[in-house]
Amino acid sequence: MKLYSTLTKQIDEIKPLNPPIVTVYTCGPTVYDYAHIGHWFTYVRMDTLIRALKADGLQPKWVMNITDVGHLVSDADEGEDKLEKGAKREGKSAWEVAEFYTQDFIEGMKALNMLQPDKMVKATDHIPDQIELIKQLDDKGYAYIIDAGVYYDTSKFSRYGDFAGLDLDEQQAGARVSLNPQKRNASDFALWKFSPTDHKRDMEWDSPWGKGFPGWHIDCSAMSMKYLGPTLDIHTGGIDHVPVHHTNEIAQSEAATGKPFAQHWLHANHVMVEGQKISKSLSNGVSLQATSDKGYSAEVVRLHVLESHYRSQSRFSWDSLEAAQNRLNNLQAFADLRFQATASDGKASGADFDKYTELITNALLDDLNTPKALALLSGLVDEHSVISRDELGSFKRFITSVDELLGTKLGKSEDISADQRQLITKREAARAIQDWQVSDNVRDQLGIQGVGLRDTPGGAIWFRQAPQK
RNA sequence: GGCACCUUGGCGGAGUGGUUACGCAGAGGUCUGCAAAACCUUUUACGCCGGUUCGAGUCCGGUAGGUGCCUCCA
Repeated sequence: MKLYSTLTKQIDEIKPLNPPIVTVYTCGPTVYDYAHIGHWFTYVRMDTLIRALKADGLQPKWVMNITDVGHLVSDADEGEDKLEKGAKREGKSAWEVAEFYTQDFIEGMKALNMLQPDKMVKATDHIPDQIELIKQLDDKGYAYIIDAGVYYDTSKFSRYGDFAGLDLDEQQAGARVSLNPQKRNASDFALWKFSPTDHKRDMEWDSPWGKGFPGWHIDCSAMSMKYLGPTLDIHTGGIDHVPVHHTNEIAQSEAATGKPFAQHWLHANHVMVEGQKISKSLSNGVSLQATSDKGYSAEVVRLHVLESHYRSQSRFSWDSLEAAQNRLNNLQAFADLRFQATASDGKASGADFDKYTELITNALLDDLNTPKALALLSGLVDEHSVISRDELGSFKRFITSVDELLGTKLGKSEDISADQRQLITKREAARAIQDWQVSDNVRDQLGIQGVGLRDTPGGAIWFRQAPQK
């Protein structure tokens, strides 16, 4: 399959080191607060990547981290640890905060029908691995110690700015942050931070350099290489990680191993909410709870994510979510045709469903073109409103494939009840004798139950809709 | 100040040189017992100005506006 790589800045063919295994590492959430719509956009896209890799015949080995320590509110010199801050806010320990939001995140993943990573790894479970990696860097002369902790000397890693296309001198001229005067270079970052002297942290560990906690970047390097080897096939994350987090991961990992850290880098672009960047100060980070409260299922959210391309800066709005809801209703009505195939001698759709499975797969294999995949699907729905018994097998197979490829749940819907089916039969009989009163009553009755009808030459076809009044 | 990106019809959103993306919404019509569904139609949609080309939304230059990053961030 082909994917755009941040590393090469072009669309490359994915070539795993050990096919059919393909190793994928995703920078997961920092669990100090509820995930918002922007996070979910990104993770649904990573999930789509895994699905596409599978469709390509590969066997993804997917590791996602949970950052539960060391991620600082401000820059690496000042600022609190996000977990410790969250703990203070909620009157809990940092450990409790991490556990709570980790569970909440996992529930969100399930709601969005995301595949579970083969491993979800926590930074706090891998402190020795991180210390070991820092030791290696120290031995090779990449580290230095100042009052704040152990730091990485980015000037020792000559290609430091290459990945993100950073010109460090130019950037420093416009930097808005006052630098720690002890740091050798503005871009240097913490490998290990020393615990503060004025209060005790919830999370701290002993190390060869002193009591403290790991820097934010070292956990991803240590854990990804531990589980997936020194060179990953695909490393993914949000686009914001390019200039700092991933740049630092590369610097640490490659300095330690002398090998390329990841063959391929995939970054999901950000989402704007009602035209604005998602930020704490605007409080516009819509949660899954918020979408649910407004009556939109996670399935709708997921479909809305797929409507835009992962590399474009997409937009979230309630209007577009409503549009996604309507689109999903139509897709579901199409999938529900599997409960009402027409007689074999009747009309058939004549669609080549296997061909469409292939077309949709190909769209995903072409740099995860989910909008195109949905356009293909909608085109098919638009052209075919009847399924014959002869086609039922290939149709069901198609719906199953779509669900696997896109993470939809079209094939999970249930048939209408026997009572409802009987009502439809009753109405057909009434219509046959032109008893419009009974016919309309039955239609209203079904409408109240959320079942709509459309009359075709071959009889009535039902579809689910919002319950009518 | 530096780097990168974007600008498509009412709202979203694809599309890198040559017939309708697609979705949602609105209007009119056909059909229908009435509806629904379907179908047809709906202002030449591609920020603006130049250029290249037989031909550009799609390449080049300029210009206006917007966004992201350079601070933690999916």
